[in-house]
Amino acid sequence: MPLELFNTLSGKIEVLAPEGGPALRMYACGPTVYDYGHIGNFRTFLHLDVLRRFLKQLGYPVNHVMNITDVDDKIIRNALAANLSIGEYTAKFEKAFFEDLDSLEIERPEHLPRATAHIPEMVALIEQLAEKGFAYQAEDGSWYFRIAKDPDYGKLAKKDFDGIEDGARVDVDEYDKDHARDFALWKAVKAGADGTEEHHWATALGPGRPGWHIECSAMATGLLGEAIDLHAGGEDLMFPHHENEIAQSESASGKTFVRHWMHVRFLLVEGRKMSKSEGNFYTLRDLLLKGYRASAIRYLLISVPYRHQLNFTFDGLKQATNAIERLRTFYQRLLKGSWPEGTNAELAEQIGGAGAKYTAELSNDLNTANACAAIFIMVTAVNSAVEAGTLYREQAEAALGVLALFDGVFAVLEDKDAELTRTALAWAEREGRLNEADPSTVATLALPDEAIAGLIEERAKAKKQRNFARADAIRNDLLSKGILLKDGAAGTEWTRK
RNA sequence: GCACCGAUGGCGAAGUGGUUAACGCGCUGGUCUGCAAAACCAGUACUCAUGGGUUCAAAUCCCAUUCGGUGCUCCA
Repeated sequence: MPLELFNTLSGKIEVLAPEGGPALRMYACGPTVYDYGHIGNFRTFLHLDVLRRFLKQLGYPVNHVMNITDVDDKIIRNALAANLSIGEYTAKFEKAFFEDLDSLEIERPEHLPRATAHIPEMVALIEQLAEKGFAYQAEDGSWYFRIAKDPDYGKLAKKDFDGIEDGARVDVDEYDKDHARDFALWKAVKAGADGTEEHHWATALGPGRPGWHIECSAMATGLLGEAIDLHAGGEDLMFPHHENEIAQSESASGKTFVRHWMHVRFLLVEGRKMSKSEGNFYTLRDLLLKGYRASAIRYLLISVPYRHQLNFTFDGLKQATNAIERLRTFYQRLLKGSWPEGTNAELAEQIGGAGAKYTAELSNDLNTANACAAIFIMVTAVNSAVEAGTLYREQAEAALGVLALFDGVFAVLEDKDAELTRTALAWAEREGRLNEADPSTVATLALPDEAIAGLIEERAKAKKQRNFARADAIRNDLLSKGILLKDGAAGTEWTRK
């Protein structure tokens, strides 16, 4: 079954398939490592993770490039203020970014190029553009892209730049910025107020640093070639960033740069745009310290399809936690139970249908919401069969197979949450930010597993002696510390609430 | 201001012309249990922001209004 994905460029849903090789070549705009990543950033990266995991499930190898922007105005400014080199400054946040990817079970792209490691390619690309008349140097030494020379400019953002077209017929001076919309390819070095020069590279273009857009064009073509299958990013990047990438890359190569463009929509927080001034700005680490689980964050951000705006709320996070609990309980039940031989034809059909629906829904423009629905329908059907005593080994295995398919993309069934939260707490301690942590989360995690096991054993003895008062006291005490007990046929199990 | 996107139950959300409007969470009652938890069963929007219109038929198409978001400037 082919994957059909909305293409921003054509405005239509189209089949996404690799061309000119077995692997799908995709490029995604990565983070600018000047601070910790926020949940809005991760919504985009999570949906790209869904895409790449699903592509692999469909049998397409993926060659995925995600750039690390490790030089820009903010980085230069912040590094200067912290009295660090830009490399020293960005190393910390780059490391944090990778840790966050791991926490959210986001697979590493095949290539993670740093902008600062590809300056020569950027310079070469600008020189190529200059040769063809698309780039020019302004009086201050900066290089700009001449939009007036590119009749296709605006095709992605669906913008009509009439005024710019007119400008093309006007004679322009080579050394002034021709038009207000012309964007920087290379920014000439500037001296600060105190006379010190900011970070720069000495190149054939003159001393300076690359513009943001050229970075992606150079690294995408350098690693994937001049014509790639898919390019993705947040919706805000559509214009001007992606439009400019197209302009640069296609003007230089004369080829179609990208066949398929994917844009992930923004999330709102409590119904409002997330922003520092609104006070609703959250990094992944903020949420982990508040006691929310990494798995719930992943699930919540993924479960709403990428082309819809998602309203992120703390209530929603709690709901996601509970939904995952249901799935995990079900998963463990299938895994640990022993099921008799036999066949339940109706159930077998339901399970097969769920698997097919799951794949069909993701194939339909990555409809993650409906893919989840298919799984939950199966969960209910199988649980019903368990209650009725009509679940057999064959169907249990089939259901586990469908779950494995689901988890290959959603990746929430294995419970690593307590460990991840512990890691976040350790980080907060090192950073002197432990005061931001939720006290009850700290208390729950402070209780070692062995202590819990001991109390459960004591409770089991009490129960055997029909001393229910003592047994219930232990259970309530653990509950108040966030530990939930479940008595089952095979003994007592526990989970952190 | 201009352009584009969206508004579905208590909450999140699927659904873009035609059965009883998915699914998850929550809530209510029941089954099970020493009691719980889990699980199951039943119930939980006669209705899809508001007002018009098109159609045999609209949550789905058109127009207007209100609200939210995005782009036009750094932004996932």
